[in-house]
Amino acid sequence: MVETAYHHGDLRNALVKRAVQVIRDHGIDALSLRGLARDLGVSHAAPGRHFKTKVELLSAIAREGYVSLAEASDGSGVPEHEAVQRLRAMAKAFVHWAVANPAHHNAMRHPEVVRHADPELIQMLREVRRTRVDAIRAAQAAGWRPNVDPEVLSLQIVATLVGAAALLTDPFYRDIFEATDEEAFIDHTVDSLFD
Amino acid sequence: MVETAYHHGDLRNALVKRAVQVIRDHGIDALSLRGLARDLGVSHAAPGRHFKTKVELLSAIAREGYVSLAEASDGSGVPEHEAVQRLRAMAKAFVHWAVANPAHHNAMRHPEVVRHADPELIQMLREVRRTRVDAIRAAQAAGWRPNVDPEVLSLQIVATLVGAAALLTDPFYRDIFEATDEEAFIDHTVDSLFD
DNA sequence: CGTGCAATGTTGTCGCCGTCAACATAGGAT
DNA sequence: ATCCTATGTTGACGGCGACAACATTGCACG
Repeated sequence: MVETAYHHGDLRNALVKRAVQVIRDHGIDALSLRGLARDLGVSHAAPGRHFKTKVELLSAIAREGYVSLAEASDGSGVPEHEAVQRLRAMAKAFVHWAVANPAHHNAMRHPEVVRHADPELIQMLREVRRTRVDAIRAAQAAGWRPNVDPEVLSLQIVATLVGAAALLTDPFYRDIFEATDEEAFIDHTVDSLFD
Repeated sequence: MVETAYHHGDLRNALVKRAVQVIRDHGIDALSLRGLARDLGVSHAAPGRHFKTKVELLSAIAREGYVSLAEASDGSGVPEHEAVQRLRAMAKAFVHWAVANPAHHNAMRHPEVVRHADPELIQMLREVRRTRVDAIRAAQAAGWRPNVDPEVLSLQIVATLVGAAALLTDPFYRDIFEATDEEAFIDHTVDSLFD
């Protein structure tokens, strides 16, 4: 596959890469297929050869996101027998990952992506949830809040992490952090779940 | 002001009302000024007489939201001297309000609304934050976690509430609640901040 | 070594959208 | 009664997503 005047050569990857930049810098609503085409010097309909619709492009980014998140949450170097420490590390890793990959995180949660999710995407979502629930059950088995309904517990953890990520990335909350250390906030918020 | 064939009579309010329905039922991205005009039986440019841009309409909804939220958070019937109970009640009231008013909540956090926020909107946002921080400080004065940095504490509370609201309203998380009682989740999550 | 097909580009078109300009109407203030 | 302003209407422009028709390229296969 060689780049020529007529054929771009690697348009699909270039589209995804550029789209991630645009979402990160200007938000997901500012993304347009025609804009990407202009940025990459191809015709306005060229992206349609690789992504029939805009939501397909976003879904591709979401898939990247699930892979990336799974890598970032693979236990974080904490041995299996330290179940509580392991869960704590995974929780912090999630927040750090969301802060570092806002475009992927947004694509994964985009309403249209969710609505048109194909079986592969649904499978990746289930996998993430399963990993999380397994880690929670292990921590409970190791003595952490053993008497609380694990379903409610799982929801509480997710809520806390999602909220922390929102505060750190959403422009609406972003300026709260004027004078506060982000790392201290993450540590305190996650640790408060485990003490 | 009487309704005639030519003049609608109350178009501005009708636009806001219908927009809230559309956002609630189909999401903020599905909102279009031309669609609203069709729904209300006026010409495609009529909404422009009342809202120069789409973001102005969303800002009007956001203003409504701040008023509504302030009413819902006015202490929730708990006496002032019970500062911790008062803060707990306000926290639960926020989550309930967000669940009951998703369109307003979304409009308030919309990136473009935030970006073009006029002084009045910024003032309303500051007011909400001030009320919250006051309640937190009062609770700390009454003995609740007095040794934690109030800034970090405030962030943790907001994160938890924002995350809980996201789980309860965002379609991405919505199906987690298949078999779980929403009220039990809210109670447990908020209460865990105070025990 | 050709050749034909599938992949991947291009141009053109359609309809929806936000926004603006120009014009029409109604109703209240004077 | 008259005019002014608020609030409608129609028409236009450009950007967008999506599709159809056509062009080019390179690879598979005879």
